Amino acid sequence: MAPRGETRERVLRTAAELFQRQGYHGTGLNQVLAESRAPKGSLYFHFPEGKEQLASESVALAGREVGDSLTESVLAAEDARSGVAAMGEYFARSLLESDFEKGCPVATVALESAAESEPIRSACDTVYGEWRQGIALALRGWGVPEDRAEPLAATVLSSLQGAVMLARVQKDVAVIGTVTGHLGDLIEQATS
Amino acid sequence: MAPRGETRERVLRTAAELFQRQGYHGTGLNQVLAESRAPKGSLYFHFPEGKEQLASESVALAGREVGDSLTESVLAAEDARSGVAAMGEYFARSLLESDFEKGCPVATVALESAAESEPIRSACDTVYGEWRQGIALALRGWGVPEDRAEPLAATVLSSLQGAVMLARVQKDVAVIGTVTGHLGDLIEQATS
DNA sequence: CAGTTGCTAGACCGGTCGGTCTAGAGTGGC
DNA sequence: GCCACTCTAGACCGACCGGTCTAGCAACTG
Repeated sequence: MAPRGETRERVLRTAAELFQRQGYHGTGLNQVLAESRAPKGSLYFHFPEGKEQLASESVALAGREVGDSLTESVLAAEDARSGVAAMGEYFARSLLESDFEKGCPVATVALESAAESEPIRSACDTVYGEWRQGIALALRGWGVPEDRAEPLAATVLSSLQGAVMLARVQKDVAVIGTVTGHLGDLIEQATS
Repeated sequence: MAPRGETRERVLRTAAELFQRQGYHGTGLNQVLAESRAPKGSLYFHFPEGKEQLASESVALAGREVGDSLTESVLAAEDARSGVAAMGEYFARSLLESDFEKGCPVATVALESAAESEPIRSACDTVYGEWRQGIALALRGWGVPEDRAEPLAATVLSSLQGAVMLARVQKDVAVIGTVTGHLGDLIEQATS
């Protein structure tokens, strides 16, 4: 038998990947099970609340991992302009490497499920909140005044999310660079 | 019998509304048929390519109508700052009036279907292209230099789309105002 | 009035959906 | 050795999915 918790982890990672590519309703549990080579009984043992719980945890997991990568990119940047550029490049790389199938791991599920499932909406909301706080922290580090960091972080997150969505629809990552460039302008304007 | 084309129109409008609220895979044809009181035979007579065609045309229709409303809002504004604010308020009103069920009529379907259906992705891409051009036109009218209008329009569209998505997830439209405010700064910076 | 066309009407299809249930394999403590 | 517990395993369920098909009504054409 597989080690404790190994199956749960494998199912969760497979689900996160599939939800990111195909959305919530576009992903069937049978597909998740087939790709993670797990039987249905295991799924409902580890996720007794079913698909909703699986999606909530998948979003939380993906959010944490992408958040960590984003933080890493941002910490390596020495100023705001290169910092937001690095965030954009992270998503651009993800899009290009997956042939525009993998955009933001939260957005697709969020839009589909925000109205119909409170647990999923809440999980998405939490992830975005964490990202926004991380961005605000970085902005302060780059010299943005305390009282302007939070609103600016919200704008950076919104704009980046919109750009990733548009890039996916257009099958062209150029818009991400355009947007991060303008965000650089905006932050420098707030800093000086 | 109903007048020519009346059923087609009714089905299309119902579908557009449901796709906007629930997404592509979250909306069943039976639900569309029930709410528009049309039999299945009519659907496949008017939309022989099935659900994919229905979604493509729904996105195009909704895109045109929202685009017209947006243009109207923008034309009534006398400067860039109030123009982008009006665009944001349009979406904010839509969210509030629908209890955060109706966000952008394109975004949800776009993210779900961009990878799996080329006709739908293309329809979404077209709508976003039209909106971007409309925004660029308005920006030129507000004194943005010719060569900066197109990139700035892409940023305005991205940021607004991201803000509407975040507002829906957070069930709070405040972020839309924050973003449009920053967009106002950005455009004034480009104008002066 | 017969024939044709445009459209409605809904029964019906195989397949897949999310979810439940029972059986049993593996593993620890006693 | 034996029990208790954790987890795997997959058959099975009713509901619903998108899509097809045939029948027939209504209105125009000759």
